[in-house]
Amino acid sequence: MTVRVRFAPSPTGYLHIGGARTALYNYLFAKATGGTFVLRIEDTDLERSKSEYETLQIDDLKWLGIIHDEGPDKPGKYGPYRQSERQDIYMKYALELVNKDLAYYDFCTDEELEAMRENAGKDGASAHYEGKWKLPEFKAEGMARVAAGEKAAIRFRAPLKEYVLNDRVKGQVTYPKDMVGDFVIVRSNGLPVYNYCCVVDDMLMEITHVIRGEDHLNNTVRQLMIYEALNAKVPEFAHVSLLIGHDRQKLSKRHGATSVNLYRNEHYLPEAMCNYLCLLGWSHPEERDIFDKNDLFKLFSLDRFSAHAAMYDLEKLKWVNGEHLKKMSTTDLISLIEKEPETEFFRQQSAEWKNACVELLKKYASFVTDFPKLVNELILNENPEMTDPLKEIMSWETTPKILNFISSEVHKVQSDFVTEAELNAWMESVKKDMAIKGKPLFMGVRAALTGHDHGPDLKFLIPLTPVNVLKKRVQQLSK
RNA sequence: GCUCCCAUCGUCUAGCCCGGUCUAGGACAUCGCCUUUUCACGGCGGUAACAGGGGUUCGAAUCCCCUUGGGAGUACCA
Repeated sequence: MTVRVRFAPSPTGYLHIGGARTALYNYLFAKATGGTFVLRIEDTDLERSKSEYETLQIDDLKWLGIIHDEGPDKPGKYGPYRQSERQDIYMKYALELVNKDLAYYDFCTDEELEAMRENAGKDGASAHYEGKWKLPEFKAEGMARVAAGEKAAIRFRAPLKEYVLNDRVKGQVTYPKDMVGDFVIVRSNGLPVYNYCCVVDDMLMEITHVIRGEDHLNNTVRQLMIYEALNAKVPEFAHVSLLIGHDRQKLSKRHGATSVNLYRNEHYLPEAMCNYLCLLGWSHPEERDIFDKNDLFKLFSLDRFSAHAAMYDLEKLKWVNGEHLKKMSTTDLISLIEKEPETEFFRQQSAEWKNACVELLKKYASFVTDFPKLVNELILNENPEMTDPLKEIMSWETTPKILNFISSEVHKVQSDFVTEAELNAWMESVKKDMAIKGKPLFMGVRAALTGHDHGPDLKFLIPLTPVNVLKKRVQQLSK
């Protein structure tokens, strides 16, 4: 059996972190099994669905490297891939269900339904739909009224029996026999409803494994009923636990950055994003934390999901991003940095300079965007801020002497950059001529040259710093 | 309310299915130490968890039940 999986987003907003994670799991499972990954757009909610969101979501998936084999933009033999374009199909099967008396027309108004709901539970009244159209004696009337052109919803007759699901994540799930009542599968406006479309599509698209969020676990009983009524093979299900925020509530907009495009705009590495997302609720068989998709293609499986919700944690994502950054080749990293805004200076430098700079700074960077920041702060900053630790160093009696000496030396330099040898010579002079050593020596020189009390090794940092910047700094600090 | 699902360090998790090897392992964060003629970088180490209560068993993080807590669903949303 060839695996066919799908990701079925609603185009009602940007691609959400949680959606990206389920998409990723589906994609990885397809890749790991040599299967097919289908993208289906669930746009039956006409009011909320917008076609621009469809494009945006597909873009974000592409950015993450989650590539579908079939979808609205990649037609295959199972199309169309937008539910809004599958009207006729849904109606065909719905009518079949009505004809077999597995579903019936329902003419109840919203008010009537509302009244029923309010009454539910009182005096032993059922919590489920108990409208008269459920009754066999109204069947013929219903058919006739619809034939005459009247509008009606189609309601599915929920069998009164227990259903059991063997979920790949949750294990055996038992749905008691009266868990759900008759439910609408086609609205009176003619549009079919999610739980129904989903089954028709999964059946017709020959989906073998449904990997989706746990929020669908309770829905599944309805879908099981429809599979049965349609005489379709039930796929395997894997209900992945949800992502939660710091308050342990389902991850949503109020938790901050929950849309993929936000991370994309901040130039997070897509590989790192996938790595981190994969780790939330799934574990590597060798307990590794850092991996890429190629590793996953070999060993991703449905057996390593955790059953409980996972908290989305920016700290660890930051670390994962940093690790992927360090794994990249210097060349690749340089080209990414050059795409960042405010990197004119960086771009103008020699290849040797860029290499040395990236090698030095990547120890301090977690994100690509950190590089311009670090260059500005560590290399190009002409006006050191008088922080308390810096004041402290400046107050030592040795520091003004060092500053004075360094200042005059810097001003003698003719070239654009100081060499490591020149820097060493200055250090030697301070040490010998002024008899300053140890902490006062190093901190004094560091303060004089960088205006900072900490940072990368001076012998690497100073040769990367333009001499004219050095001149301005010593001038500032000498005031 | 009803129904379903879940419960290991602050966080992500391994272990659980197939009880003993678990004085519960790893990672992030945090703290400390070492190194560096300095601070960072790096290296090393520490703190920190089986929700509670009952069973079953010679033995339970692992199996069963209850309680508590959390989450989800209960629509002519998806």
